Amino acid sequence: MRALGDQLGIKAPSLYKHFISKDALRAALAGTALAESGVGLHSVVDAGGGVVELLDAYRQQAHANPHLYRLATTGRLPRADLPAGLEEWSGAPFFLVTGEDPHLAQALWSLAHGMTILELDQRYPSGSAPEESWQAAADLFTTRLDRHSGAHPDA
Amino acid sequence: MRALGDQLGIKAPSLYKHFISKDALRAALAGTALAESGVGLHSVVDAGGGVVELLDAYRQQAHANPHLYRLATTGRLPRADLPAGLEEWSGAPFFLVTGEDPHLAQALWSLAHGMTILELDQRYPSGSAPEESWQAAADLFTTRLDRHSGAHPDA
DNA sequence: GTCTATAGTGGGATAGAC
DNA sequence: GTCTATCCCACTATAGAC
Repeated sequence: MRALGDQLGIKAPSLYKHFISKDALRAALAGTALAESGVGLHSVVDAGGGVVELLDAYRQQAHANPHLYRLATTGRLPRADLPAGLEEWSGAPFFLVTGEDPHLAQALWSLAHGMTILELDQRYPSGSAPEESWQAAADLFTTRLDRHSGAHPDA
Repeated sequence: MRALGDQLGIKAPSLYKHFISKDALRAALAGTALAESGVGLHSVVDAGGGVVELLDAYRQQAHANPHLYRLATTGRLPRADLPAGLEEWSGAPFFLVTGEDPHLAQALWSLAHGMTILELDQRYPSGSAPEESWQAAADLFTTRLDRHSGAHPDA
């Protein structure tokens, strides 16, 4: 709270005139993070983007605001304090890009989060090239989706 | 430290006769967690297990000790305080099960961690069935690996 | 809506006796 | 290797003036 107050140019106790508690402030930040992320990811899908473009946008968003990303994705989500439907809407791009397969969508979202958080936490070996792992991840889904739509890239 | 002391039947200050700091204790726990996880996952691969069996074992280990899993996988890894080679060895099963493809291995590991941590944090919608998402995740890799080895399950 | 002052709590860590 | 006693610091949160 003190660090945040410093950044805003006010003292920590003044924050309690705007939010009743630290948890309430966290919930509000998580809500805006979810909304902003949803806007960005939906725009990618609306523009005709596929798995590759969605993963790239997701990764870039997280790296642009790593602390906010952690805040919005770590620990239990304060669903009671979030606008109705926001959580589902913000995740819908993963559903849309996987041919509306809910389980494939959850797998894709989980893969995106797993790679993102491991990258932010510097868990990948120092010599490894994350870009190629992201590419390998995307290939798994594009290949799967191509096959289901009738095309066989390896034929 | 006080809670841990209670569980061990000793007082918190006594812990400092065994570890010089809380961080050192955390590093030691992370090391044993990595070692135990590695033993379990290597045994799966040694027994001829594939992607499905590896993911299942990974998930079960995490759910058996969720706090220890978080400790070992969240935040930066204290590599300087870990036995040499332990980190690589504990992750080798993912490499072995993906046909020794390093990027595919990182993608598989990331997917396993992403699904695990999201499940532990109860981030999946309440109505969803995680089992089916784990199955969808495994299918992505088994299909990919089958194709590379020449077999075409959909032919 | 900002401030100062402060309450209250919890947690990491040390000193030193036994 | 355990204990008691204690220090010190950081942090959330409240009270009340302006």
